[in-house]
Amino acid sequence: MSLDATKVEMCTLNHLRKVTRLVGKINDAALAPVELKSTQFSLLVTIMKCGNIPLSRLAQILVLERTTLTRNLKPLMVKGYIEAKTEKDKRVRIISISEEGIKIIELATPLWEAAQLSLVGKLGDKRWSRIMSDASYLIKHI
Amino acid sequence: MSLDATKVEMCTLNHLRKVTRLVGKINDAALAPVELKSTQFSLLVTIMKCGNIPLSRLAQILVLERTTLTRNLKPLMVKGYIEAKTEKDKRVRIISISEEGIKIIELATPLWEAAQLSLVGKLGDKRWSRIMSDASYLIKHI
DNA sequence: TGACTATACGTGTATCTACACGTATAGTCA
DNA sequence: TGACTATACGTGTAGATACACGTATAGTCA
Repeated sequence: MSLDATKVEMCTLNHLRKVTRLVGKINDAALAPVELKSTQFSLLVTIMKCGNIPLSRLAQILVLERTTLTRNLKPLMVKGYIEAKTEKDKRVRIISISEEGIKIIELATPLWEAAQLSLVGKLGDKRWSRIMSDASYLIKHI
Repeated sequence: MSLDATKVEMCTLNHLRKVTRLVGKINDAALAPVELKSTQFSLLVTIMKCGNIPLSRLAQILVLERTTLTRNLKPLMVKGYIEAKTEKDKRVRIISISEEGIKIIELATPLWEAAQLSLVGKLGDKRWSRIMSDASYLIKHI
């Protein structure tokens, strides 16, 4: 078998990683004024949207390893943006947004929105929509 | 301004991250038999393709922070899959693949290829091509 | 030649990511 | 009720990622 580097260049994951790094960097820079990483911002918004949600369920929604989520929650917990409690089932950790969390989302949203709009503008509405729907398809069907 | 969680759900980066995590997990599993992460595999292939290449130039090609690349090279260096040297300009670190590196790529390529083909199969040729070209466009034009 | 600038790197620190493994609580059934 | 199983978590370990900062080498010019 030949070592066909050209073939590997078509690696889907490679492309995805490059794009994710690039866009991640842009969004991180946009959110720097409120001292949030892009991952933290989207995590906060998801938690707000979900209300009170068990940790495992949240990980499932985020297509994220549960153990990873536990770690990602930590800096948000330290800053007081989210809260955790348990109810009847002592195994389940219920996550929710705090007052501080809502405040920081209010501050961060316009910053995120500017970055998002700029990105969509550069890509063009059509291509951007296509990327989003293809990504959604992949998440659902793989 | 209203806290529109739905709007943030359309976050490009969120979608990209989810997809990348998902595909990354699949490729990592595929490459587990040769004890390589998907990132390491693609890094090795890129280094092989590039021949002798300065670290900074390699980072540029990979759309990767130089300091990140330094760290990503470490496990490959430890396993003896790559080599580093300096020439006239003592600042520049030239990276190249080793014999062992080529061997492991030979072992890993079919594993990667199976995962890649499976992914393309599930997505369909048309959608997959679109994803790849859109990703390439984004990398070039953003 | 000596000082200033530019270039190429590595390290400290922090976060993101996942797998292997272990613990605690809940449910089930003989 | 007691043992076995299933569920929900956290931690250890390792790698991926980036920014801030510091060091060493190369180039430039008065």
